[in-house]
Amino acid sequence: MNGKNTAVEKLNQALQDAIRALGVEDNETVFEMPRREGWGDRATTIAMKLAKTLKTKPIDIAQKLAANLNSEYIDKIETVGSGFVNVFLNGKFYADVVEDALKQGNTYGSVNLGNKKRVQVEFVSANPTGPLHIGHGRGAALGDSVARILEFTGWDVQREYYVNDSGLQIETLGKSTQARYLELLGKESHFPENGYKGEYLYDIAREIINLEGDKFANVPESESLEYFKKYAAETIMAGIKNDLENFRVRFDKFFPEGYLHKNGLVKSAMEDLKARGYAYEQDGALWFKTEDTIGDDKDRVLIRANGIPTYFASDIAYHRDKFITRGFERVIDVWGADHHGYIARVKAAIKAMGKNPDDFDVLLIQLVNLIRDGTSVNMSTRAGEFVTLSEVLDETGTDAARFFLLMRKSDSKLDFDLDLAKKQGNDNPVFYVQYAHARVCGLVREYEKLGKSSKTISPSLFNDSKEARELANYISFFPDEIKAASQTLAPHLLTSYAMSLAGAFHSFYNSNRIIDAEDSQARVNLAKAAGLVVRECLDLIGVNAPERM
RNA sequence: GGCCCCGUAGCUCAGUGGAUAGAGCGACUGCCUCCUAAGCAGUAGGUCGGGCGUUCAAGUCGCCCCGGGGUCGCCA
Repeated sequence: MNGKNTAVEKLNQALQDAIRALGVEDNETVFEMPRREGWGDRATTIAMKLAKTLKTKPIDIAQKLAANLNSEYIDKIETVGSGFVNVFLNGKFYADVVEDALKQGNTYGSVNLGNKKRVQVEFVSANPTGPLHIGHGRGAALGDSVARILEFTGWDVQREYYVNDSGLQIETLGKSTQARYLELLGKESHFPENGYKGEYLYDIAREIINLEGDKFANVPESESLEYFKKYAAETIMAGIKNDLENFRVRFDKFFPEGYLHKNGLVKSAMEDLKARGYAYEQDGALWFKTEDTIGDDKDRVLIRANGIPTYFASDIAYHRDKFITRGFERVIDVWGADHHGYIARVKAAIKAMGKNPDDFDVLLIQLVNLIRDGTSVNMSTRAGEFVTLSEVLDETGTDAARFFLLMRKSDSKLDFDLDLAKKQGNDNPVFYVQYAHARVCGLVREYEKLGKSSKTISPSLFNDSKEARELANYISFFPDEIKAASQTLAPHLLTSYAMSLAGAFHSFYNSNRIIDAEDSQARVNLAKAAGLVVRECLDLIGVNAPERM
């Protein structure tokens, strides 16, 4: 996408050339960031990794590698320990890094990994039986951010929400709403055993009374049930869409489960499985045959004895539609971790339909534990007691909520400290990062008032200021961070990187004069590049980068 | 019982086989005559749950054990 001509790319190229000179094929290895001061600006452990294949002592390989490594950017190379190669770079490298970043602007860091291949990310997909809670928010933040990262790294991304608009739960929703309606009118009501107890159904029932009066109180319940189902589901879905918009999460498509049934897609998916020998009838039901596929340990029912398809059957039809009808080359689903046992089943089904299960990724999200005043807020969806996403957004704002929900890897539990998220101080990581951006904008505003605009970046800055060098080094590793985040589908790498980068900027800011320094051009340009990368990083996790705070 | 996740500083967690294990919060000490102190600098705090193994190298990989959570439906 960007060609091989940035300073970082040239340096990595020099490393790969040096490795090839040892007689080893390599187009992958790149330099790493050393963990400690004194170990240089870049390091590689490749000598130790090659020891076995080359049948040579690591330190000898390291020395040969060092001798082969040629670049205008290298000041000095040290081979230490059992075979580490530490590279010390000159100021020109960092001057070029800053120049590259400024030149590339908001495409800096966008490596092409996807080759415009079509990938679908399906996320949230909450049933329209109640408002989104904070757990859905985590799925929304994750799916949206993964989609943004994939787009940034060259994939053609489609974002989809699967709407479970048919089946038992909508039946229960309709009955629950109907019961609340009758209850509010003082009539006899039958609240279903596993009904939805949330307060929101009273609100919806009240709306229905305002719109339709008591006209459903005098007809048989079975006759009006359809209306309650439809009204409640549509109202709740509208609320969900509204929440998602406030959360800055966009979907390309809302895919209704009902579409699969209406168009006979479940039926044809079942026929296809039968034809391929992956489905059989027994005890009056249709079963999925798991043997010969992967992962799952037993056969599963597709069509119940009563003729109603299971959720699994719909899901097979749905994923068949994704992979075959719509032709996505890769599909990523975001699920709650409680569905983990379901992965093997769906993978098996994907294999059974003739597609490669490796093209299907599931990102599991663990629970969110809301913390207030140092203790966790109890939630129970069944009892209808949960903290909704919109309540959290009202309290913390979208930026803080998104940032907090992406601070941990999705597969582990997350403590969300509401008090911390609301704080406007350096202890709140969101503000810390955003403030770095606002500071850069402030500097640039001041600098432009002085009417200076030279693009010169003097390399000596990076020798004179340790903080400038460190900040530029973080900037230089941004493309690697992006690559890692894209390959592992892990936005939390970017929240963590953003905090480090912001930290490096604040240190630089506090220990260096910038706009009134002698080499102010170089300093302002470095600050600009840092601000640019902060903004890109925040954008990829869906958080705003304010120009003033 | 099978499968999955987790166990790292007082708390919450980073750490895709590499060097002397890091960050944030909390605690303590300094820093605004100066581009935004919503900031910076520093101090203290660790048998990486335990054991055995693989490896030149293990917080990271394998096996066993301990502790916490999840999941094992003709529910979704």
